[in-house]
Amino acid sequence: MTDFNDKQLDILQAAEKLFAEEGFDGASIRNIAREANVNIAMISYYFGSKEKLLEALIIHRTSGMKMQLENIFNENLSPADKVDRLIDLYISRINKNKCMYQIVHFELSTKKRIMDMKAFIDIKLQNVEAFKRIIQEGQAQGVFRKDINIFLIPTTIVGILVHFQMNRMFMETALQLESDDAFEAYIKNELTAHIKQTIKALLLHEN
Amino acid sequence: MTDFNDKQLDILQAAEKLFAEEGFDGASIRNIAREANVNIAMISYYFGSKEKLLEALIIHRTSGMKMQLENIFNENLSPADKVDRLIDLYISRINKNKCMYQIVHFELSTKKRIMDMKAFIDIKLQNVEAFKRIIQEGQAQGVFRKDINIFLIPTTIVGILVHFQMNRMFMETALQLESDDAFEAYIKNELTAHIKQTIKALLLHEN
DNA sequence: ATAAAATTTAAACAAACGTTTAATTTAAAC
DNA sequence: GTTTAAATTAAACGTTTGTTTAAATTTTAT
Repeated sequence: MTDFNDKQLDILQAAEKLFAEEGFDGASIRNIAREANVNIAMISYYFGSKEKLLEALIIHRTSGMKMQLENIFNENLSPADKVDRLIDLYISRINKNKCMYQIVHFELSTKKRIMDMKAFIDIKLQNVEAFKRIIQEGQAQGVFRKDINIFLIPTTIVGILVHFQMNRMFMETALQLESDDAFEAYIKNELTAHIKQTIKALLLHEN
Repeated sequence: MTDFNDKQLDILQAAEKLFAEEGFDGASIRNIAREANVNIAMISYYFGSKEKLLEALIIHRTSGMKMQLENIFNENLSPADKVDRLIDLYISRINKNKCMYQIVHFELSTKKRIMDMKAFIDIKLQNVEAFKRIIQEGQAQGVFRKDINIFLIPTTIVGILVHFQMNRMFMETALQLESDDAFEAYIKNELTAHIKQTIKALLLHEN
């Protein structure tokens, strides 16, 4: 959307890193400026304030999601395959932007609503809507159960993935994942398979 | 464990509230002291530092979990019923201590490991172990599938619940839950039912 | 080449931070 | 009742915070 120059992109990248590592309050403008190799005042100059910097970061990172959702829905696939594709999209998006998701999920949880999260909430509503359409499609075809809470399906997918990433230290210890690659690989293989298996079991299971 | 006097309990309660509302960095010693109606210096006097205050809070809130897990395992129930009981225990514990969980899940996610989370990691390992024993019991009896990732079952349960609570604002909007009671009721009814249904479907589903 | 606008800088700002100090009050012990 | 220890206080400590300023530099336009 809004295009940024190189220096602005440097600032956004540094902010993403430090916000995720130390939290919004924990990260200081001075550290962000040093990480981005710019003067302290440049952040106020370009973004206005620390809060507006976070806002710009989130909008920058969430743009484009809506289009990808539309693409999946319009593909010529069975509902079950569309669900698979949707799960893959979720995981790759969240994995790609894990820093930003970490920031947002924390900021959303605090009571002092430091910013207007409308852009992010819109994305989430679109996700729910995409799932609703696909699952109802499958229900109409008789391949999906009908006694399920569709709204909670995205919550389930994102909840498992985000919780796994948020507890990285514990997971690494318990699963003996001793490198970044091993951790990434576990998400890409075992965790993704588990999520797909879980959602499929829920949608297809018959008593 | 360690017993606290009334003033210390006031401080712990105020700290829990403000840490959860504003994050560890966002909450200030001065605000905590005002909330607890004590002098600023009393916090250093009793707990030593802000970090040690958080540490004391977590140990205070997690004590007793291990015993409850043992009780469930030793009850005379079917594996499926034990899983149900375990899910109920999870949800009630996390619901009861939602502030503390919110704090911990954020602190665990930051890279600057500000404190020794050993007490909390131990609890999590015990949870995993409890599930492993119960599910393997069910597998031995032939009532549970064997091609599942047992380690990820607690992750799934806690992930769904924590993610729901962390995104309270979004959930309230999307589900039109317009009061605290309505939100609590949704967790107690719909969300709990969804989690149980999901785990059961995963454990029992046959292709 | 010159004027105007945009960028970049070091320095300063007031405010808030966690913690400590030293003095005072309260409680306990003998 | 006196002494000793614990609890409590207001004030000050030195840092760090986000933001602003005003001057210097670079870029752009004419």
